[in-house]
Amino acid sequence: MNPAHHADRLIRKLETLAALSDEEKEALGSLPMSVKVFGADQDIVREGDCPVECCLVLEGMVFRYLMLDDGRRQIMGFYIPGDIPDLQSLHIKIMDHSVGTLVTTIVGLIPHQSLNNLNARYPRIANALWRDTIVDAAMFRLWMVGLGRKSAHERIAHLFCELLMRFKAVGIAKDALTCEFPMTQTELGDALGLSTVHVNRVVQDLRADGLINLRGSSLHINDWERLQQRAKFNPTYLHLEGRGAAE
Amino acid sequence: MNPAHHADRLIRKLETLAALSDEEKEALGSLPMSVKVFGADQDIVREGDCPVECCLVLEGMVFRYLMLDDGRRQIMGFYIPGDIPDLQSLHIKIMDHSVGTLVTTIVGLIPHQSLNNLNARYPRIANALWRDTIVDAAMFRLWMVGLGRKSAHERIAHLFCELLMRFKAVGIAKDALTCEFPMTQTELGDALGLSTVHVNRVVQDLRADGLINLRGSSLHINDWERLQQRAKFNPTYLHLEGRGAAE
DNA sequence: CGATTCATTGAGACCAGTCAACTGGCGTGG
DNA sequence: CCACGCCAGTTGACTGGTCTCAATGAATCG
Repeated sequence: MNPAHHADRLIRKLETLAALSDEEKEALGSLPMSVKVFGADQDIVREGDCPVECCLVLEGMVFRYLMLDDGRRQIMGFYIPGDIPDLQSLHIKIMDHSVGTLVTTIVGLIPHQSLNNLNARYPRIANALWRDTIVDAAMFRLWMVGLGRKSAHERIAHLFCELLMRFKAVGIAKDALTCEFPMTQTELGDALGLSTVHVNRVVQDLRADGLINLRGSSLHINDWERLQQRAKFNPTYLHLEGRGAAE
Repeated sequence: MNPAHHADRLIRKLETLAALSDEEKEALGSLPMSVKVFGADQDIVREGDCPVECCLVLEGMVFRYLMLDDGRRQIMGFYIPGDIPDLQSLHIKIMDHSVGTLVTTIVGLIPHQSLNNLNARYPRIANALWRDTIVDAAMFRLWMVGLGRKSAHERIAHLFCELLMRFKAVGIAKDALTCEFPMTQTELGDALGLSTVHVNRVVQDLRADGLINLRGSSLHINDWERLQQRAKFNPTYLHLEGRGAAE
């Protein structure tokens, strides 16, 4: 990937959150960024760390998670190119959870200081980033609704819907109904509060009903309407405001 | 309550998030605020609303929640005096969930415009508020861990721990081991993804084990150490940084 | 080709849900 | 002042969705 394109990922993402002037885009483009490649299943930051830079996902996919003492794991969100999963570290020194990779992932590390300078100079960018943390929180809340009150079928279908829409919003879905899905059923289970075995059975149900096609690390949705109904999916919470929304 | 004290609630809360200068406190103190009283079980804002003011809780207790079509409800967080449960509406126009009262509650309504002016003039206040939304998100994530990976006993014990610490942080716990707890077992269940019946049985267990004393709307913790262990409670995520921490 | 990882399948157990009934306190109105 | 209704809490019996344990395929890789 061409270095000039690194910031494009970020600009594209922030444009789903707020309008940006040319000057602001230029400022984003000149952010210092050191590019780093992580293999699959590696931690980018760990619980207890006190990072001095934020990590922008350029290629690949990462997730935030927390381990309990006895080995139980809860995955709290998946992040795709354009996302900054540890943006919060700008304001909270100590990490209360870890960020790990699903697959080989390229990230751009941006010093906190550079981001703080940018925020001081361009309040609208600061607001867009604040907005990002708010949309992030909205995703957590919806995820909570799934974990607390939805069936396994609804939860899994919902995650499929959410990820496709987010890929489309930043323009990196394979097509209108297809996107990357590079995670194992164990990871799916840890994200949705289910056992691997049960995830397997439910995914088979969804396949048998002709709703999805999940082969390797690619997700294709055969019947968006019915999948959305099955998931009780309502995309309001993504706050995309028409930019990149499906349908 | 004396009007002069209204802003004190907010100042006290923001001081758990960042240090404030006298000038900043004064600016907070002169925020316009219209005081309003809501009865129990009333909605302050509803899903779909586009509020033009934020609501600061002065007395009482509120919660954020979402209803599914079939009547299932998920409560996504409880808010106590000093909290601004709909702070996000400053940056996201449409509410993707509702905010309701548990008991009679007094709130101060602050126009978005006043908050935006304040943020523009005092970047440190803006940062403190941003920080608040981040800590809020951290609570959601921990709640997710509970919903996805913890047993009913752990979840309920965890909520008891969290609420006591938050009450203590803003100085309105009754004493070091006692605080308000004005919610029914049905509400507890909707928050923790459990049925009312099961909440009842678990609360009885915790009582029988001598860990807590839950009478009427008052929670007293008999054995903080053991309750914390039972909950696997780790207060890092509240990011109180020593201010108001228990022990 | 052995090793490893992921997906799949079956059998049985259990945590938590559902349904239904009953208690007790509290406020209201006759 | 008592009868009544209502709501939160409690209890029992039964159900069921999901988990655990364990074994087997299938695919990938050095």
